[in-house]
Amino acid sequence: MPLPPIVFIVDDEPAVLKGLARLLRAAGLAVETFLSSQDFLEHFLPNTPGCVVLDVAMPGLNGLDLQKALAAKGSAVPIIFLTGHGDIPMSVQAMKRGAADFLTKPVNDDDLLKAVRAAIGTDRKTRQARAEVADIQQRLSTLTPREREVMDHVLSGQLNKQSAAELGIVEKTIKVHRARMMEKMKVHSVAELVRLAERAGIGKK
Amino acid sequence: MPLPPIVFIVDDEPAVLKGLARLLRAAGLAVETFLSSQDFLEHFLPNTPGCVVLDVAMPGLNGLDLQKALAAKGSAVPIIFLTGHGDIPMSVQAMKRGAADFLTKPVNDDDLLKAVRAAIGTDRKTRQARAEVADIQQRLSTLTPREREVMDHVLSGQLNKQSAAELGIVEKTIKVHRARMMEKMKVHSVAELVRLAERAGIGKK
DNA sequence: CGCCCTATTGGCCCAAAGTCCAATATCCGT
DNA sequence: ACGGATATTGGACTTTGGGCCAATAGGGCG
Repeated sequence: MPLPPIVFIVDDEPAVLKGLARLLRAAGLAVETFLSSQDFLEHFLPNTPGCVVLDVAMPGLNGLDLQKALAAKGSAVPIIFLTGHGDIPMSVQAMKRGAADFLTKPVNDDDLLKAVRAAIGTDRKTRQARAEVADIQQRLSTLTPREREVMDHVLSGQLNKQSAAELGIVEKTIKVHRARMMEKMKVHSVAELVRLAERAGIGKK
Repeated sequence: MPLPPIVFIVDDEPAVLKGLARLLRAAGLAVETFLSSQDFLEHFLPNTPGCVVLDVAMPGLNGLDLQKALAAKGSAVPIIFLTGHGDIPMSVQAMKRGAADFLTKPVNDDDLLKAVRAAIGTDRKTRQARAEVADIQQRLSTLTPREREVMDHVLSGQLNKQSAAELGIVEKTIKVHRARMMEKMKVHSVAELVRLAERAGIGKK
């Protein structure tokens, strides 16, 4: 039902690129290929599920730079690095920045397939989690400022009476805002509300 | 106030071991040294804050094996690997398993110090988080089976009436258990209780 | 200027939760 | 068998929270 995942492959060597694409397509995966980081950045759709297979050494933006660029754009797409002449510090840096995997050329077909499938699975979960948060924030955005304030008081476990005192209004009004807030957030209990807030990172530093 | 962090160094080459120890001690860190994985495993105190600096290539248990062994024991101590002849797959595997860092010999003194300090910081945070969870579970363990059941119902947002029906007892009894549970958990609102439960991973599969 | 949204308050009533004091029954271990 | 922990229920009462209907007031907009 959701969009089919696509594997984006970036490698400046046409022969390697074609070979990788053929391998993955043979495994039933949708593939898009790019000969340069710039080319990829221009055509990459952040909303497409899937993963990226990236040669580390490329003219222009290299793989690590592209990883940074994607992170800067807020993309959490899993990245599998490939390298022919990489060294350990390079692989460690890539992994620290969240790379899904870091394989050496010539890459074992099976290793690559496993890594790609795992990355696609990771991406699916990440997207699902993000979608949930987006949904919660969508609901949050429908709250009036007052309702939002009241929500914070509820989340901190305060009684309506206390909230009323702090906001300088009567308890009755708190009840009205509170009821509307619960309605808009689509929750039926404080417990549910707290969990939503935690998931959406409300109250985090 | 807490225990001072200790850097545990494991390397089968006495000269390297002494050199590393000297470097770290000169930086004001407490150090303990071991010439083998076995020796380390026998003397390592999981409750001591700090980190581990580990040579990858060692006779007997190598660094990766020791990492697994520690993980199997439930230790989350950060591990910094050192290697003279390691390869990329090795470093990637170590990082995937949660290594704090993976440095190549000859190691740059400054790189190592930075890595060690970062690892100690990570460990401090991990320990604090674990201590909080342990504290919560300590309180949990004081609940009677019935109180624990009632807690689950409260966490799922059920009314006392509903819980009573499901447990086949009258609402009055639910109130008693609920009040005692809140008391023992040291929380004053459902919101607080839900957050405690989330932190302690209650309700997670 | 009317209309809608937001914020506010009021009253009335009911449901839900919490508090205090007291009592009974079971099971377990000394 | 006695004492303690656990589970259960009762009554009486207070505090909180929620639902429904209604009303006022200010701001923004066509």
